[in-house]
Amino acid sequence: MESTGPQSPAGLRTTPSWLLNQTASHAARLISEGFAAHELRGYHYRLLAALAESGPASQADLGRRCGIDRSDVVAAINDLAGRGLVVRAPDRADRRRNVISLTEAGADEGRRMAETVERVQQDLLAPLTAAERDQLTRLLTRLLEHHSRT
Amino acid sequence: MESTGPQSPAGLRTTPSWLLNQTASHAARLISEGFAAHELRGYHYRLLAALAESGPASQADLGRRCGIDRSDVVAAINDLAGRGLVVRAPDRADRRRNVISLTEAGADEGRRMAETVERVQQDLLAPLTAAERDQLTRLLTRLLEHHSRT
DNA sequence: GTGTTACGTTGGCCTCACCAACGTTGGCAA
DNA sequence: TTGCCAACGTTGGTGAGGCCAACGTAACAC
Repeated sequence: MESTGPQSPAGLRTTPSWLLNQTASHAARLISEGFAAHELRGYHYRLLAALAESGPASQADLGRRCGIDRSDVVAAINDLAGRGLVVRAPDRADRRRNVISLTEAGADEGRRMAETVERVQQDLLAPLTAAERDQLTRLLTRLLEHHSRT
Repeated sequence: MESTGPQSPAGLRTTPSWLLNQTASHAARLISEGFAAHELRGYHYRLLAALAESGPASQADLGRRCGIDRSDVVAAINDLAGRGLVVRAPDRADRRRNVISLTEAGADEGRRMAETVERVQQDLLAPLTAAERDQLTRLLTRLLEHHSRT
């Protein structure tokens, strides 16, 4: 890793947006290393998780639920379908839509990826106590909430 | 914007690495919108800041100090030099190196960008009290420190 | 001197995120 | 019913940040 290895201009080292960026990119690295074992990426996981959680949906719906652009959903679903983790079927009630559903294999893979994600959280938060982890989670959640109802 | 607009699989909404990612990407959006007015990007700012802070340096050094790959430093310095914000001169003491120095205009632009960054922090942290901002900063710093001396 | 290391540079690749455009299909209103 | 607009899936392109491999040149250690 590295990357952040050295230091970065000292002025930035205490800038919240910078800290956020650095920790997030560290987290992203850990996640993506974890996902590499599954030969899948973030988009795939988000889609599998959404399907596991709320059941079959159209691509547009999935995109909205996961915050992924329609066009990117197409590619990710192509990958997942190509590996048999997901099935794409025309919606007979509305022929504009495809209904995407999890297969058994897809549900399994989703669970395995969730475990990977769990492990990464432990790694990432290792230096913090449970109370501190909570605190961090709460602070971030508040930031997010504030900025999403803008 | 957007993007996170809707919700994302509920399971992820409480996952720290996800929260980190979302807040960081929100912050990055604000920053990059701010930088757009300067017609520069993150890499440029980091380089200007490093130069302002520690004086002239070789490209390799800058790269190490900013956590930017050598090859990406080349391009960013090209941009900065093309706009007269920075000067690239051969190092007569070591002919492998180029010495990069800030110009007056570069130092000015750096200061203006720093102000932009300041404003963005206020925006970003608006919902938090001063104590909470501190707390967040401390938590993130600890995470970063822990993971960087791995 | 000879081999190793550092430097700048070119060119490529990946992920995530967006946007524009197109043809198709549904729904709604005139 | 027709005509229009909105939504859907798809293609293709863009941009930012971050990496890696390779090359020629220059410095350095042995």
